[in-house]
Amino acid sequence: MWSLLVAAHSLEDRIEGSLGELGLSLAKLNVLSRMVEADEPLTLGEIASRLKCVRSNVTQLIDRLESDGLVRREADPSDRRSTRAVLTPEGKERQQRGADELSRVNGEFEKSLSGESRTALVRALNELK
Amino acid sequence: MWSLLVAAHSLEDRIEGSLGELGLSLAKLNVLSRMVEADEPLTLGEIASRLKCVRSNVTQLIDRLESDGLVRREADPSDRRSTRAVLTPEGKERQQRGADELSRVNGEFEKSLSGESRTALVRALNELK
DNA sequence: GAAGATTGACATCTCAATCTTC
DNA sequence: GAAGATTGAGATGTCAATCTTC
Repeated sequence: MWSLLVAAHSLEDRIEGSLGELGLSLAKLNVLSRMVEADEPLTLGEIASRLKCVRSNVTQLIDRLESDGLVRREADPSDRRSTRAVLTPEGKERQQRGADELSRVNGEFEKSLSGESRTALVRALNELK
Repeated sequence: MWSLLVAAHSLEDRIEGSLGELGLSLAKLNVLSRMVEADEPLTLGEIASRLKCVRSNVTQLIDRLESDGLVRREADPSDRRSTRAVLTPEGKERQQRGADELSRVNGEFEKSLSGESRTALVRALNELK
């Protein structure tokens, strides 16, 4: 149990460190990536449900992404209760660089495991539901 | 990589959920456990180095543990710059219950893995340094 | 009344700046 | 000046309460 928690934390530190150099965090990148995947402006509620987190969290993340100039808020014409988040050109580009960086880190991660350990790890983690 | 992060987060949720019912968190329990292990009042700096975290974090944790009545701050007679944290009787008892709960969760965790997966998991996680 | 978003308050963590004491 | 602790600010999360719109 402890091995698992320690390994995950050190992995997260590596990820946050790499993304930090791009002016991103995993939380911010996740928002941007869900938006790129959707390929259309999402409401904040839709983003929250895709991130499996709470609405107020998304409100704050979008606040910061907007300050960063990566995202813009737009009123939804069809439902005046809703706000849609729109990627700026810089937001698209930053997401791309973040995703590239993430897959680089993922590659390093897998390289640090022997092939056998890799399959054993996946199998074991899946047993944990 | 993602399997590892997801598994660790869901494990943490289970731990925090169990400890939450005792009025504890993993962060608070870790402080209490380091204090029990030391078996003497530690300075906040000593606690920080044992938790491998930053001093200001410990200051805030001790603030909350003190509000909870689990810990008391005492002046260090030999060095007036230092503050030592002292467990209250309730703090000792709460730590015991938290540690018991944690080992119960750990037991469940290991039960949910086959013996082979368990050794494979440990081996794989150790390969990650 | 319910749904979407925000706000305020709190927990956890970090860093930088500050204050006291060595 | 350096070491111990605190404070202030910011990031990431949660929850409860509120406001607007449906």
